[in-house]
Amino acid sequence: MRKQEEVINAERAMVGTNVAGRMAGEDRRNQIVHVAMRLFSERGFRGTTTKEIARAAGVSEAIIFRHFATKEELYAAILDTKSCAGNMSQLSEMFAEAVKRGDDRAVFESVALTMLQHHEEDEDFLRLLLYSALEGHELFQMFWQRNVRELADFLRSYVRERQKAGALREMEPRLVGRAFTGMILHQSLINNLFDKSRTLLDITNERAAREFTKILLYGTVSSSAPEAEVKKRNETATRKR
Amino acid sequence: MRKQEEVINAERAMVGTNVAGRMAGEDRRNQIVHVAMRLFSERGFRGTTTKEIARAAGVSEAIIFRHFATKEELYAAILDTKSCAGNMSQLSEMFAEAVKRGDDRAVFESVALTMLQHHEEDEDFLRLLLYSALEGHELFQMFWQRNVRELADFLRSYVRERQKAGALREMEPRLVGRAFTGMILHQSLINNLFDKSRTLLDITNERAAREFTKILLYGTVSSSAPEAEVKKRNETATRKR
DNA sequence: ATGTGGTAAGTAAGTGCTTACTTTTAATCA
DNA sequence: TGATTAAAAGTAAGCACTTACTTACCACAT
Repeated sequence: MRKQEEVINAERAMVGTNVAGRMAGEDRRNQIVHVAMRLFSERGFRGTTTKEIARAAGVSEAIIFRHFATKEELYAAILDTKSCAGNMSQLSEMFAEAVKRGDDRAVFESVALTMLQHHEEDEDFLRLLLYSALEGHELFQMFWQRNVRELADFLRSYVRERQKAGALREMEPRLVGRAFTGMILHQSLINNLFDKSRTLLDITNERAAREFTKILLYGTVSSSAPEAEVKKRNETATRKR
Repeated sequence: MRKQEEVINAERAMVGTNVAGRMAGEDRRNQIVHVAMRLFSERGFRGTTTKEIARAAGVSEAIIFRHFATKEELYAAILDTKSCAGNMSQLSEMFAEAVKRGDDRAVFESVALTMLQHHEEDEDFLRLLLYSALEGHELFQMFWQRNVRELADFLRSYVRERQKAGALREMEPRLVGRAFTGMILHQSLINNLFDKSRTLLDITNERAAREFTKILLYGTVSSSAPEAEVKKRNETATRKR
């Protein structure tokens, strides 16, 4: 009975998004949130009208206010949808093996690639983040917390751990993480916002991840650590003398 | 006559911003642009109303439309004011000595510090840049061109030059510059936008510039180059063996 | 008296949000 | 099974207010 209902609703939802028939409440609600997400990311909160959202969702404006008391509430509802998909809390699990091995290159490269791909696949994400920051929405705090802060914390603790093990140079771990995040974010901004048209002519995510990791690792690997990269470098240097 | 006029106008401008007396046309125009710049940076183009600008400038809304045909035109007028102050075209001159010496550390550190300070002093700059990018204003193209692209070009050509001299590792110069710009931009974004409240508890611009430069240089210095840092690193490594 | 800097009071076209009303759906019960 | 019914999904039209932009008129220094 319960299951039947859900199946029917799901079917209706699939039809509804195209044909704009009548939908079960929750499906319609979901659809509205998704439409709103797209529009808010394109034009910001202030720049998007409830009328536009309604038209894009294929319903009258009034039903938006049946599902959400205010425009703000609709905006806030985005977070529940978005934070699940974009959540980085599984980070430490995703890269657990690399972390365990202490394979710095693999760790940083995976992190970079994951972020770059995430920013590329979810076109709305960066725009929503920036708009909410600029418009001073409380939403931003949670966006930042759940998607950036966690990454920063992960990187910081990882760097600190590896420093203790003598593998990384003694530098402020926060700044190391911030530098790396900065490289990645900047690359994403250029590809997905600032210079969108020439994305394909540019550097692939894989290459960017590799090169950024190289810069960071060359820049932070402890000279006393038995890392392959350091060994190689030292050998070269010694030979040159 | 010409000079007298300008002095009088300047006086009027200073009074006018406070007392809202009658101003010479050009002064009023300037004042409006400055007020608009602040408001546009705070709330974006769409989020700022001409009424607000008028009230903040201490005049009626109509006189804004006497000076500027449309709101867009007022927005565009910001560029003339802004691009002069924020222009980075003098970059190569500013750091000419360091460039000539081939003092990579000094070059990158100066660039970083200059950018960080610029972003801190000119609070409107980053916000205007991001808003114009998100809102898809043509303005953004010029903003980007004059303030970021030039820096990127400078860094790229500098890196390429130094690579030819054998001082820097063989890496895509574009990516090296992008990585560095990314670190700096990210730091500025955190300090001036994302986490504004705790700016003072954070890292100073000087320190950030130093550390970022360290990461980049360690990460890009050619192992065959007779750089002080490399020497030091190699000595340490050799000793450890 | 004339051009310039200025205003008060508009305009039509939105803005978020509400009201008063109609249709569809799904459970209930004769 | 099929009619009944209450809730939920939907709409058209309009609310008070705001938007960018205009018009018609004024004060005053030269």
